[in-house]
Amino acid sequence: MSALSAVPSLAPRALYEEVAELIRQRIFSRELEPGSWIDELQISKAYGISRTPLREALKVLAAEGLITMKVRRGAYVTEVSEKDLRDVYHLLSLLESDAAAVVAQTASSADLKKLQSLHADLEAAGKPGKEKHDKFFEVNEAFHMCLLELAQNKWRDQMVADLRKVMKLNRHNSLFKTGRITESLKEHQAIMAALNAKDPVATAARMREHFANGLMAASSTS
Amino acid sequence: MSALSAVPSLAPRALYEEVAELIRQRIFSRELEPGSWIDELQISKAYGISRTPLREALKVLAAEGLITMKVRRGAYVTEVSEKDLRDVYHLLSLLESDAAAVVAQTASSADLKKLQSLHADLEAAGKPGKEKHDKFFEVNEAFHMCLLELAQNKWRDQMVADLRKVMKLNRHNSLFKTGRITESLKEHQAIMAALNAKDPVATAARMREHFANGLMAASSTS
DNA sequence: ATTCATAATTATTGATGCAAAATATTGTAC
DNA sequence: GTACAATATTTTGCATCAATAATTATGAAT
Repeated sequence: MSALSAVPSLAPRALYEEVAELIRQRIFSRELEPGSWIDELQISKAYGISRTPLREALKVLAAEGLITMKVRRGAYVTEVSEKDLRDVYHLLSLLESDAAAVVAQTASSADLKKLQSLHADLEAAGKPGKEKHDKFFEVNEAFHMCLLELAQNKWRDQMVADLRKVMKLNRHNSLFKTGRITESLKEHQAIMAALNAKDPVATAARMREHFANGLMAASSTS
Repeated sequence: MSALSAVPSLAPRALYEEVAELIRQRIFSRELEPGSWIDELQISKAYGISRTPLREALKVLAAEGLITMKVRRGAYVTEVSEKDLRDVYHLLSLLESDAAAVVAQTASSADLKKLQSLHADLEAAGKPGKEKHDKFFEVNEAFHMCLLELAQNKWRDQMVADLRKVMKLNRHNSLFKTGRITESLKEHQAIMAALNAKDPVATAARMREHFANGLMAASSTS
């Protein structure tokens, strides 16, 4: 009776994890809008599951900041204010620039090649003409996450991943701004150059600029 | 039949929150040691509750990093390695020094007075002779959290709170080292001086030193 | 005697049911 | 017509129950 496609994965996740991921996607796709209440009964019926794993999934999403729980009231999709967005960008800038500095100091040539490869993918996805925003967005996140992992601090990885999820809640995504993709690519290029030069200070500075520009583009949207 | 004392609080928490807090305390007091598995049946019976709210509490604790969940295996108290401890200190240093710089720039005189008052309490609790480690620990955390809140970034507050919980998992607490309390007080004094001088760069530098010294003391333990 | 396979036990995961609380609705009084 | 109150409905929260997977124990075979 389960409506969830049985995934014979090698690393089988618990049902609550699957459900959390599904709801996450529905939130990112704005099918579930910020501020709207989560209907436990409706969702559990729609997925053909009971409320128990659903409620556990909601706890996970609440910890990530995607939803907010009110006692005896239920859960609603978190609303991200302008200040929240600035605050989140500030933290991402702080954490990722620090990670970038670490990578500039410690990365092997193989590591740098991996990043260079992702950067090439990003340039391909950002070629003018193709309006592949989704693809660009995806590769962009892969690049940032690869950099993070090379810095080898799993606690930071987790924090950045959570912050990026919150960032995705905001509908004013900076990459939707005209010309932002081209600018973003230039900034990534500068980051790569600083990384290849193994200059931690410059790398961190370029990363901070990247986030400052991203925030500007995001918050200047009507 | 509930063994939990009914707290007629003004902001009634859900049972799973209460349980999460109880388990948190049991983890911090090392009654539940890192690496040991959480026996759902035993704990639910001990608290006189069912396993449903307990399992929701475990999801919350897992999100905080205090416990780790294995599919179809259950949950165990997270084991913090030496590298984990270094990584967590690094992030705390990064986040709190940044927050301190913000406060140095924006704090009102009333804010500074509040911090000064907490600092005074800390000195009182750290007076040689009284072996009130617990009290010192408590006020120390209050000072750091107060500084955080003055920086007004709730996302950072949450992250720091979680990181500090993980830090508490480690049994080598730096404050237990002889002489560390005196040193810690000196460093706090330096932070306060930089804050009062409204010097963000110096404040951040003093805070970073504070964490560097704290890590040294923690990791040099046998 | 050791190893592999099978069965039994134990523990986690998911479903269902019930009680309590909050919101919505309806009715009455002013 | 509006405001307040009482009732009804919806929804959350917790407990109990069932199934499912993993580990351990037991036995047989080499």
